[in-house]
Amino acid sequence: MARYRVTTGATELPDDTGCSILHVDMDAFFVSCELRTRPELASQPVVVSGGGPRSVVAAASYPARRFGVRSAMPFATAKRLCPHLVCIQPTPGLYGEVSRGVMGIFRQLTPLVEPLSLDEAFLDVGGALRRLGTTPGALGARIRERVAAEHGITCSVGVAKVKFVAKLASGMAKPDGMVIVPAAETLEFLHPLPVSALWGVGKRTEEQLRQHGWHTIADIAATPPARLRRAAGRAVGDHLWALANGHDDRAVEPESAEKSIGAEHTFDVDVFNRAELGLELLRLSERVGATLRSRGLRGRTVSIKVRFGDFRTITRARTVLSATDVARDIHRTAVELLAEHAPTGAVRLIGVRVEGLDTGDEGEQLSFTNDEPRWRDAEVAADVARLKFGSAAIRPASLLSPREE
DNA sequence: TCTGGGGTCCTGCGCCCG
DNA sequence: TCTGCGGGCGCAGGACCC
Repeated sequence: MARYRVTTGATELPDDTGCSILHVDMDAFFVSCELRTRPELASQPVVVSGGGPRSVVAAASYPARRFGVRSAMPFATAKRLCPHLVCIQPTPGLYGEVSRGVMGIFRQLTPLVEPLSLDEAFLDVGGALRRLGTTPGALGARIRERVAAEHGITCSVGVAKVKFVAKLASGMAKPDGMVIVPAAETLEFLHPLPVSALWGVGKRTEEQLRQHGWHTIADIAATPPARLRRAAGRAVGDHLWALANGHDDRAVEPESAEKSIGAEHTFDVDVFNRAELGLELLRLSERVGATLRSRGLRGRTVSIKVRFGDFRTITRARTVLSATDVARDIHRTAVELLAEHAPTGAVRLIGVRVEGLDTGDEGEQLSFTNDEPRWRDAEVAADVARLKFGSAAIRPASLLSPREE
């Protein structure tokens, strides 16, 4: 794989003709953002994590990774692997702000930018090359320079003919590098890789594929699609076969409508008290409602998620007559679902989600019942107050601590 | 490893309707 | 009137992604 890697300042790049897809991925994003103001920690093992008894690692610096620390690992495990690990609490708002700046650089180069998360995006630079008088590889190098110069963080870039290969390439480029996969060498690049490298193959599917004797992408590519369908299901089978043969016709989509908005919370200690769960549902419904309103969205289906002490997880959903963005309505449905479906016992996590979203452009929504007070007006007024005076300015009385009351 | 929080997508099932 | 069938929808659960 080393031959695809482009070293900084290299004058001769691999053949990038027809490689119009770039995948850009920030290196250890949350940690990198934090280290901008704490450069003295640059060579230390650092993680960003809530640090609570049930927290996991949100991001790990490369020095931390040398101790086996990985993101999504329980913080307690990380600390065991690396006792002198430095833990930084997440800074609200910081990562979104850096992300917007970085995405802004991408959009100056091409309008075809598809963010996948705060720290990565696909770019289709096919149309921009002539206008900018450059090549995909040179553009990738320019992006890396600008992100570092303007935002003080490093990123890795994958350049390829299709999305999924570009994404694999950026993963191999990490940290702080670039990998170009010439279009003509796509299969040569893919086939030695393990099946787990395929987009959509996690632990379970990998195990399933291995049981059939399929270990590498070459094995998948050589298997008749009908056999893959029988083994992995129709959609997944077709998807894997296409990827393994280098086919990925998904375009870079700049606009993608959100499908659901949710919030969830894991308790430090399991909760048995139903009233306390109801209160948490109110807190979460407030957050979901505020997010919906801030994005001009409403949803028709309210679902709750309950994870019990033994990690068994259930979800229960209800579709209501008219779409809502009102926390009070969301909360009412969530509480009903909890009462009707969740057995008593230790609860570890509880969550609320609203699905079936639309923009609510069809005019004033119908209230659940016509004689309801104008809760939506009240919540919108509270949004404005929070914007002005901070998030603690207005909360339902039931969410105040006894001292505040 | 004792497992967060934000999401998306797929599958399978039951129900309703024509 | 009964039965079979297929499509659409709602729902639950699971796998996966970052």
